Amino acid sequence: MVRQLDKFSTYSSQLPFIWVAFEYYFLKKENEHFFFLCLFVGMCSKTTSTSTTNMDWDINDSNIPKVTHYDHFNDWVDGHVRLVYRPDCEEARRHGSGWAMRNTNNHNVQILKKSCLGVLLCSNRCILDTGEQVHLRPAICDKARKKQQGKPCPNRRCNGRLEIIACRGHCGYPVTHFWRHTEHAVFFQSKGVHDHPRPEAKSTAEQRRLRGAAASLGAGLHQHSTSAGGSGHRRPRGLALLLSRSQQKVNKMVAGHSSKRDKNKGAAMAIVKDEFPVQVSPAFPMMMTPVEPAPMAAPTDYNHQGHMDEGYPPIAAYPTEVHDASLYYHNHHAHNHHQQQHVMPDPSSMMDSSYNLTCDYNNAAGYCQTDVHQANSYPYQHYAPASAPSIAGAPPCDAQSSSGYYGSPSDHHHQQHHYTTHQPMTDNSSSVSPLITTPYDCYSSSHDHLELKYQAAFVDALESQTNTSMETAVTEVSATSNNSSSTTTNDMVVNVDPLQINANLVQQMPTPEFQYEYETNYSNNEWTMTTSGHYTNAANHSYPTAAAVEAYPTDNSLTGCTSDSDISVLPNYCFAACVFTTPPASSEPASSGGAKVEIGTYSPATRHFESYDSGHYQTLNEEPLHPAL
DNA sequence: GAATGCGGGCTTC
DNA sequence: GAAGCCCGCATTC
Ligand SMILES: [Zn+2]
Ligand SMILES: [Zn+2]
Repeated sequence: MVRQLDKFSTYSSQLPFIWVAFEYYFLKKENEHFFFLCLFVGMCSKTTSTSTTNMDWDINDSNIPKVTHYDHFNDWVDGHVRLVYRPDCEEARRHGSGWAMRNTNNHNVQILKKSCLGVLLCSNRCILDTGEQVHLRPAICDKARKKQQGKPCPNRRCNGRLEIIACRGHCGYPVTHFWRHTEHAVFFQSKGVHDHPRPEAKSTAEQRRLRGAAASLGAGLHQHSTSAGGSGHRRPRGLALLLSRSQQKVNKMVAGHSSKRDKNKGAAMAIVKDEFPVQVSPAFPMMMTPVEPAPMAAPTDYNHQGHMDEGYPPIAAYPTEVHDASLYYHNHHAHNHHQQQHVMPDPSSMMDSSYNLTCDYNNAAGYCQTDVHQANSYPYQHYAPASAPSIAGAPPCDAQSSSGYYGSPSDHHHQQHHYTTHQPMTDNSSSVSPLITTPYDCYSSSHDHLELKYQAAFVDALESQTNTSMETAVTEVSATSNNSSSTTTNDMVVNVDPLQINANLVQQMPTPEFQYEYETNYSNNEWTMTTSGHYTNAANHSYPTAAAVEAYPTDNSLTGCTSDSDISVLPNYCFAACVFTTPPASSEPASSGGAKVEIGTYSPATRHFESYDSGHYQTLNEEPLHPAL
């Protein structure tokens, strides 16, 4: 069966353009535009694309194709990805990865297999005022890793303990990486989608370790790691030693194919590790110029995340039509998300959504057959949780559509704590760094995405209502809302509320005239909501009270999470509800006649937050960490 | 001490 | 048999 992706091969050479465009945002605004991160992960180009069709390889293939095009090295591969690196790519030769990957014996000397160790997080999930989170790198060494667990959080103001968050991104097992060396290339294949935050960079961990050693040994330890990535240099092995070792391998290998274990072993040189300075750096330079997307869908490819470093003309040579690959999303109503992708148009033209661009991808890459969303009853069409193939593959999600791709694994069990403990904290460790997140899926794990679901609900609602009807309804409300507390008014508000959320919440939202609008800013890919209406009675600008919040359903009927999820509705549910309201602090009409509520950013000036702790609610003056981050 | 790779052996499916 | 995992060993820094 020919993969449907192949039919898009003619586009693949154009995809790097998209990739670069959104990489920029990822680097610049990873904290506030988590949608871009999703996009970053999702965008990919077929490594060996162009016109070649013999690149449909698998790491286990007996005959792996000879390639002429190579990928740039990617430290943070995530998803079901296949990459081909140059044989002289040092990072590839070192089998490097930003993820903490440990060697795993797969009884195949030709293919080096590694599995992810997850990440070390603070048990309190403490957050710095900078929005940073502790995310240590698990030691590769088992012994060292065990020692890490239970250690005090490096945050001086936190009494938490470090705990390992195991990776279960591949059918419940850790994500695996495979490396295979050939004469002309280094083949890499990743299986699974990390379901945890990124650990700190390898170089950072190494530096910290060295500092710790220096501290324990006194001031005399010389740190020689001053390379760009901060990593220490590792002495390259001598060629003679390499050859000697390799020859030993060859000698050990099969020679006679006598044993069962050796039957798959060839006489070729086994994987030989060559050691060079670690270099952990962004995949792309910061000066990359962002590119405005254009409203036309482009295909995508699940196979690769990198972009070609050969065979493509300069960025400026690409037509703009391809830039709108931004609007992919999963339609989990329909199919196994491993096998189907859809394109979602710009929100402003969603009425004619034709989500029929499917990207079939068989399971050659190792997708989990059992990892299927169980949310067929989920009402929000435009909410599409990120999942394994979606991340690996491409459903670029951006702020325009905000179609459900989450910025990170957010543990709402800890969200309360995030809020209640939100306070300036002093970093006493380099391990505290911006939390690099990965898309997340509440369906495959136990997390909810209330906010995105509300956004999706909003968009869905817009599809089901014409602007005219909405305006009409609002007008009617305005005309009859002399007494904003009247039952009629509230009912009208509920009726025109595209979210159709719990009436207890809706009735207490800012004003009866509250109106939803949204706009897409193509210059920065921000998706924003605009509200308009009258703001004459401050008393009406209240947010849901604790009582109202508590009246909220305690099941997952509105989260979209399956009933068997162990996640319950967030106690401070108001957070999600607030997404679509104008907070009191900024409810004054904007110059354009409406108060702007930004969805993609989380400014305290435009948001209202409440914390919940031990049964008490309190309004926060500070911007809490977004639950997605 | 830790990172990294190799590989024997065990278990599960 | 494939895959996951544990463990010990060796090498290197
Ligand atoms: Zn902590
Ligand atoms: Zn992982």
